[in-house]
Amino acid sequence: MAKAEHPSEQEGGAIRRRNEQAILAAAERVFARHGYRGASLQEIAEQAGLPKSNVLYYMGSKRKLYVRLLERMMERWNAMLDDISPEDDPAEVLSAFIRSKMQISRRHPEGSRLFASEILGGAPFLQEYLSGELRDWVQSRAAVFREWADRGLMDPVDPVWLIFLIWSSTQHYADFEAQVLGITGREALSDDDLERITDFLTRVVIKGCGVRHPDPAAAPRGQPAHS
Amino acid sequence: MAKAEHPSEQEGGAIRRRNEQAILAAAERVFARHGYRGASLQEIAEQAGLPKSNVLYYMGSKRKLYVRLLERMMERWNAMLDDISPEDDPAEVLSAFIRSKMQISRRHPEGSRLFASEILGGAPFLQEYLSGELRDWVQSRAAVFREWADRGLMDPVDPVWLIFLIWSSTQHYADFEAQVLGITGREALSDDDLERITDFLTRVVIKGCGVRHPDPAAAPRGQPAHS
DNA sequence: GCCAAAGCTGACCGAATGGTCAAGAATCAA
DNA sequence: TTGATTCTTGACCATTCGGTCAGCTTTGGC
Repeated sequence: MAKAEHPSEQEGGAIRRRNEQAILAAAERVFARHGYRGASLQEIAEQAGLPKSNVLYYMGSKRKLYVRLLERMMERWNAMLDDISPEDDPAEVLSAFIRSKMQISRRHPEGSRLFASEILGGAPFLQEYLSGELRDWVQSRAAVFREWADRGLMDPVDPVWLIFLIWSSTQHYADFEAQVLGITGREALSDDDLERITDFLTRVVIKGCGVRHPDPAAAPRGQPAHS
Repeated sequence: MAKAEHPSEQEGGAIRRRNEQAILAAAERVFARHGYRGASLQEIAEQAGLPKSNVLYYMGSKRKLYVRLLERMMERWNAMLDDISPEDDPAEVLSAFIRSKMQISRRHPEGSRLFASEILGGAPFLQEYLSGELRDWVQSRAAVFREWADRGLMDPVDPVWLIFLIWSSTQHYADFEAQVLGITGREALSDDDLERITDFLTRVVIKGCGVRHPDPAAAPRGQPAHS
């Protein structure tokens, strides 16, 4: 269905590229805030500094604009999905996993909220992706986690619930930003805060799943304390 | 602002009570799925089996209906906020906390999504609540957690981040239900699944925060394994 | 300088939006 | 039975929605 149309390439003149960028940025904000139905092209156009007709000229329709935003977010996400193998150090992989998910939430909070809104609404546009690509990705990581557990490198926790735990706890700081700020009384979270939260989540997950270092040949029962 | 209008009492005739219930249930579904702006009174009326005029007759306006739903959800939430004291067993408190949050998500998934949608949109109707009531609640629990840490009953983790971790990971199964089902390939999560997930989260949090039992006078370094 | 292509946009369309209202139907205490 | 209160609802309102289109200006290769 997506045919051969420039999915994210930089064809077209400089004018087109600039205007499309402005529209996409504005649309991401508006869709994230009000959902697909609640967002209006009028508001998107105003935030992009263009007449509504111009938005439709570049994007074709509200639906196409929305789908394009979702696809852009999925691409960002996929850029994070570097491969892992059972030979890797579980602690390092989990730590890197948490850190990179946290950075995506940090760098693209509107995109993160857009995605959340889509899922909240029952994922009408993403169902295929969820039960296809993403499912495969989860299953392959789950297999690695399971092998780690079999080798005694971590507790035999259900890998899928573990992945959901990491996803939810990291995405929380983008999706529920309003709640986090209201409760902490802050106006924004600093890079330092994010760093501390990342450390906290990493520590709890690794310790909570009983992750052990692979290097020592036999690790009978000693507790690693920390790091 | 809420004045003395029946916040949730059962005054009015049986007709009124029945119709209001139907409207509230339908509205919770529609608002949860499409957000405040995206929801239409027409759709709510259809799902409630009433003409649109009737919805407005009972609820006054879209805004009032929405606020009433939010308040109802906050009441359910508040019913969970039983007091805790530093004398309690940390493991028991955290376990009960996770379990009851999980049950609310389970029992009121639409309400949970409605709340999530409100926060996603910047919490325009709940900002006061977040930075008032809820903030106080969090701060008071955080103080208890901190005392536990001081007494060596758990690691010195930041209590606020810990609360957010529990909130996000439990609410995930209601808010991101579409994602969870798509990835697991299931049509619904069973009570058994929920029980297992609850156990998993409880174990990871308690172990991950190094929670120890208070009873033994001196608990130098023994690890509690489980339970 | 020419001219096709690309960019731009106000006017306009039917449909749907939240909300009002008046007039009738059902209910209920007396 | 009466009379007041509650309930019900279709017609209607101004506004906004996503989308179309014709006609204009600007751009850029030749």
